[in-house]
Amino acid sequence: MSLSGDHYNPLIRKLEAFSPLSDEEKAAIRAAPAQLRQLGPREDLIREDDPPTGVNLVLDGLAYRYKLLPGGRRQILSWLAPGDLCDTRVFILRRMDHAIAAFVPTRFAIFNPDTIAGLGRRHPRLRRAIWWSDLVEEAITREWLVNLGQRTAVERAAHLLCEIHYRLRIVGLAGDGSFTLPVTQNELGDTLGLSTVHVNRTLQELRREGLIAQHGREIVVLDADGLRRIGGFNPNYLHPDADSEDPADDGLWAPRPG
Amino acid sequence: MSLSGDHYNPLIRKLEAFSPLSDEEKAAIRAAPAQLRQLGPREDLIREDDPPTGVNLVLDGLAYRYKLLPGGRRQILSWLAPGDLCDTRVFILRRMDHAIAAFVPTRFAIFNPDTIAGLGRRHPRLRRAIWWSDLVEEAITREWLVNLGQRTAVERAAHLLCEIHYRLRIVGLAGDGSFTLPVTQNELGDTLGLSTVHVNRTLQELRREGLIAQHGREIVVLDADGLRRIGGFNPNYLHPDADSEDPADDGLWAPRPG
DNA sequence: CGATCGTTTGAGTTTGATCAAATGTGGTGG
DNA sequence: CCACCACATTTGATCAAACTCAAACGATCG
Repeated sequence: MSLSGDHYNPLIRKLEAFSPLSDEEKAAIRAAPAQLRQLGPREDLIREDDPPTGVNLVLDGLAYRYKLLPGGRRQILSWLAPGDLCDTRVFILRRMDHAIAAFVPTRFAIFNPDTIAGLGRRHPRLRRAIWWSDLVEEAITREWLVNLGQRTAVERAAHLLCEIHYRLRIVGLAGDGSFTLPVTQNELGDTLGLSTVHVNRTLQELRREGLIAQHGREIVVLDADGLRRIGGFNPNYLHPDADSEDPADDGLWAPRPG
Repeated sequence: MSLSGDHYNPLIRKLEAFSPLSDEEKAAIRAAPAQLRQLGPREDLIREDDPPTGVNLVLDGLAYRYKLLPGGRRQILSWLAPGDLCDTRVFILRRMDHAIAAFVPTRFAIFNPDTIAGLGRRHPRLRRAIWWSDLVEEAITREWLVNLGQRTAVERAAHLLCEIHYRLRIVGLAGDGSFTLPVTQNELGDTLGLSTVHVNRTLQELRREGLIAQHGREIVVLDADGLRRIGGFNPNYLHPDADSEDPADDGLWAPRPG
């Protein structure tokens, strides 16, 4: 398949948060051949020690990277939302050092690394946009390190909610006031480095403070500013800035005839 | 300056841990023009919100990435050892989302992004090796997330010691039995998400168990296996595997005439 | 020989983990 | 429609890891 038939393409949506794309660039993304893979809840896309396959793009649903430890411990390393393009260069490695799985039924487009390479080669602005999305993913991981290392349980939870709300809004999957959080409290715990029980009490506290409300898996943000303040959330690390450079000028890692 | 005069080049040493380099490739690295920058202890190379400058290579000493939080908290995000090439693509971003500083007097080579790009363009194997070093840095950050999220204080400390010992050995800065750890317990605490006092007691425990000894800033590894076992250290995430692919075959993101 | 910085110790507190059980919820099959 | 099951959430009680505060001790350096 290719993505050409898709009316809604979350990758385009995501990359346009960095810099606007021409019709030609968007068409190139839509025309890129990909394999579709559908995962059920809790199903693994790829496991630790497996050889990397392709470049993965989340189309819908919600996925995560994780690592298991002896003793049944698990750390969730990142959340992968629609539009997130992962592992653009990981094919270099012999095997994965972590696994990827889905929280809920999730569809992936799996590209041949050459396909992504070709996109970048032919479209400098796409290359930059893809690098930007790589860099943002790295920045998110660093921010999570801050979360786990320095923040209290309530701060951590507030920060995560702000981040995921922000990220879902970029790809049009959340409004200002609410979003769907399709994860269990156990999974939240493995994300935040907290026990399930403590996650439960932490969410209760956020509700008690009037910051959020929950209706099933729906999170209603009652006090966005308050939530940001508690979590110490500063979206700079998500690098929302529009692209500044003329891509013709960068020349970096870029092709040069001969 | 260029690095041509340097007898010891830690970048070559590091990249050769991934795949052997030809004399020509090594010569290209040595010939790459760079600006030398020397930092004193605790001096910043670059601060959060500064625009990125160049691609930084640690020549000697020891540096770290960090982020400050209101209330005087600080999380150290990574340690940068000699041979670590950082921020090969960060020039894409308007500004840094974290800072970089030195633990001890440290020398950096600062490259123009174009210089690194040129190396990669002309030498496919170098390009792969540099990507590998990027990917390893990302993997280390993920492993630190596991450390902070899941491991106890003693496990964290043991794991960090294993990792840094391993990394220093790669670039020839540690023997099997000992290495220099030029950081204060306060800095260790900000790395491990622990208070200084608790770091002190944690190190005492590692000594009491006969796993390490300390002589000033020198760490003597008395029981490497025990330390690995306690820390749950599995070096796979450092991807020590030699390169498997023929670089001529990758073609990925690679230049193509016309 | 102070002064400064880092390490170590002690005492008391707090945050979050653990264990166990009750309650809620959504889906399935009879 | 109900009974039942699996799974998730919630509550309570207890425990332990790690933090805080305060002070002493030890190096190193002008």
